[in-house]
Amino acid sequence: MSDHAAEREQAAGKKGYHHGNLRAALIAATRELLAARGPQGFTLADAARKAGVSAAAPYRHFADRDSLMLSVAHEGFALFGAQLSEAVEGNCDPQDALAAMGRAYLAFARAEPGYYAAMFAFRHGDDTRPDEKHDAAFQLLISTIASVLNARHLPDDAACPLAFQIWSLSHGVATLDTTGHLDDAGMSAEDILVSGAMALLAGAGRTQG
Amino acid sequence: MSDHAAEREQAAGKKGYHHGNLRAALIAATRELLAARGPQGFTLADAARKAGVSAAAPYRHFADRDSLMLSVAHEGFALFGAQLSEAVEGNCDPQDALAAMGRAYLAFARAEPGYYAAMFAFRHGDDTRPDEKHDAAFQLLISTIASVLNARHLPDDAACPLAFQIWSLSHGVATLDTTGHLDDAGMSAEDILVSGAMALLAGAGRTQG
DNA sequence: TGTACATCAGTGAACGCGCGTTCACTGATGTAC
DNA sequence: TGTACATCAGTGAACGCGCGTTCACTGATGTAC
Repeated sequence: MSDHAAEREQAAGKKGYHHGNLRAALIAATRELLAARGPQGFTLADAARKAGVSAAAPYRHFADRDSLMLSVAHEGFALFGAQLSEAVEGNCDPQDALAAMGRAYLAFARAEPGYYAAMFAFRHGDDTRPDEKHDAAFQLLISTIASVLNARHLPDDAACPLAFQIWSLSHGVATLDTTGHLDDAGMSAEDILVSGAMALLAGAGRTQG
Repeated sequence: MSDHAAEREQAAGKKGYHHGNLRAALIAATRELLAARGPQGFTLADAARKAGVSAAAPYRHFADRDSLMLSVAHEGFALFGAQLSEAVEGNCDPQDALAAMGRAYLAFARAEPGYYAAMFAFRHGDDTRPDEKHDAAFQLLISTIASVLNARHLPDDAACPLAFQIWSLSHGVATLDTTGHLDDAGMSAEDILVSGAMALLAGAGRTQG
């Protein structure tokens, strides 16, 4: 089936013998399952069922279960990086850019819990991990922090350690938020993250642990 | 079998028809499985196998799979709270106490990944969750932060929001650390956590997100 | 101290189930003539 | 424009497996007499 035909069928809501866009449908289904049940709770058979297809069909597009999950992680990192970049680009002031990045981080984790789960389902350094995309997002964080430090006429040596601190805070806020643990905080997860990131920036170099 | 007999058998390494301490053995096995495979990857049958017992034996001690996992979470929170308390108690200076608490948090997550996974395997507010123990640990964090603020002659209104920030940072550091994501940070996870917590304290009230 | 008995923590076989994966197949599609 | 054919994305049946849970049972243990 040509792309054209697939598009036409999709637009018309038709469903033939050929699915037309099964790869994408399986990834979408997997995202839902990962969001609902976590990395170990996801099932190839379930994903196929959600996509309205037999249990054997996924093997036309993915080598096995893990391969599907890895593809979800890859796609997740790509979208994640794009959204962080977009958030940063809209701001001239580097501090605003960093705040926007924090909000984008949290928004992604909330809107795409399936992608987010897949992205962290692999140990760092695994052969199978989508490291480049992950590193790109992290480099963007470092450079944004460096911009803030430069704007304040501070040396940007601290950018890397700060990046790990702000990332840790972001990841902690995102995971606690999606499991309901911040419900009684009295302030929004966004505020916890953004004001925390600003405090980390302000406190950098001044205190010693 | 009396406790006495159980102890004797355990000490002698004997294994009779009766296990003697199966409940504890199952919880230990579950901790290992949770650490290795995550909340959804754990299997009752596997836990029984690890404990050297038939697949039906666990039902003498736990109603079902979930009940066993919940017991692990309960025990985890108890040990966690005890270790945090112990860390705090050894310090007169409230700032030292907070730093020690941070290190104890990380040490627990590292030494007891199974307990830690079980503790966060339930959504906050679930009927089944071990909330009291969790709340006790969190109250200890709040009061320790309040002590630091008082010692600095600052109002302790900020203690609660700060507690959520420091907890988020701690949870983020702990989970990123155990998945290898902080391996290239150039500083230890302890330093990321403790210096970050100090920066959050220092920056509190001064910055607005 | 010895014996009969109640208790109950374990066994092992069985159940129904859903999983991941394979296989030969089928039928919709695109294309060469 | 029409037809024959190659392609390949899907089917559905089958496999071996391990799971959670139940059940009637058994045998080690503690205790009452």
